[in-house]
Amino acid sequence: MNNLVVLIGPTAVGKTEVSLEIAEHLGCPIISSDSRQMYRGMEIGTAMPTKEELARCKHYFVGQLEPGDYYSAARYEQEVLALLEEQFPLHPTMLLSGGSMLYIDAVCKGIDDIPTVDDDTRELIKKRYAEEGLEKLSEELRIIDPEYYREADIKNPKRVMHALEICYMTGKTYTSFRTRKEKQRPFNIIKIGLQRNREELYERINRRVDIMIEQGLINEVKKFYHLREHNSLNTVGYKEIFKVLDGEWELPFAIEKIKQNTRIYSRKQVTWYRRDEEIAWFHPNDKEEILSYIDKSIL
RNA sequence: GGGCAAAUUCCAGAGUGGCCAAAUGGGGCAGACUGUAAAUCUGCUGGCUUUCGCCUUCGGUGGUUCGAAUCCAUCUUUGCCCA
Repeated sequence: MNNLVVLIGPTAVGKTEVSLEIAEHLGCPIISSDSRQMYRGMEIGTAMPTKEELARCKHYFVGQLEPGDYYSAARYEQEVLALLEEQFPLHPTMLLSGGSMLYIDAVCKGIDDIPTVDDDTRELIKKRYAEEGLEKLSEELRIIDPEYYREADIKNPKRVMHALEICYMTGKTYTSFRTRKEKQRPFNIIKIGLQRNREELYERINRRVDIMIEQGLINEVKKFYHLREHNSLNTVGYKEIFKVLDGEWELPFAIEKIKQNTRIYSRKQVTWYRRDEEIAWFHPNDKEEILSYIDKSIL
């Protein structure tokens, strides 16, 4: 049987190094599962693997998108599944590694087949949100799709807008597309979680941010200044430096904010992990244990 | 040495006699999450308690008052001004 080893863990925990060790041990490529490392040119700010690290084994989904490209978890699911199908004959055990949990869940559990919203609908809803406000939109959702309204996060503009987009575009309720059923995969999934105690993780985060600045994060961010409205640049490390470039923040303050927002991000990742019972947890230094756990879990 | 101003819950900062465990913001903590997710959103944030409620808190002490973070006296500290 084929296996997919899934390596997860909060940002800065040390996934890259462990992922390389595992890939080398298994002799397989690495499928990255990081929603921001997918974009070209964001090497420093997203702590993308270095040239040397990338040379150690083949990486997929790293630096292949332009910041303005549309992407989604559903697309990721399809592309990864296609890649796995292609790779399994050569590598019966593959490795997926990253911190973007929605993407990982899309691969491991599937995501409903909901149509991609066209630009016109998106613009229309966006405009209505700006002009009429969230209340109006959620009230409309209550009438069009009462079932979703009941369980939806009605205070979250993104959720309300997307549901309406789907209703408008398809003429059907958003609910009708949401089965939320977990898909079965034709391969064995082995989830490895990397964790450090909070103090240790925070120290690494803080240090990593300082290093990013030394490496020239500010110049990297400058390259993207004209693309700042894209979601791909609504990213920790970039949004704060944009404020510096705008003259709104002093650099030292922005650096502190980057550290703080990274810490918050790491915690949100951990929140997501907590409900996933399938994860086997290890300290990143325990490489031997990780590898032997993988070996004995492979089917 | 004299004068003035200020001391509030983790921080900043409202509150000027009861509606105050105390606005708001920040920070912290917890959570949600199916279409750009490093995004977006939510809740909690003195202690005990399931709720009711009880207890301790607004620099210290002592008063006034049925009742004080709020008024008075005094002490301490800080800032500013005059020497």
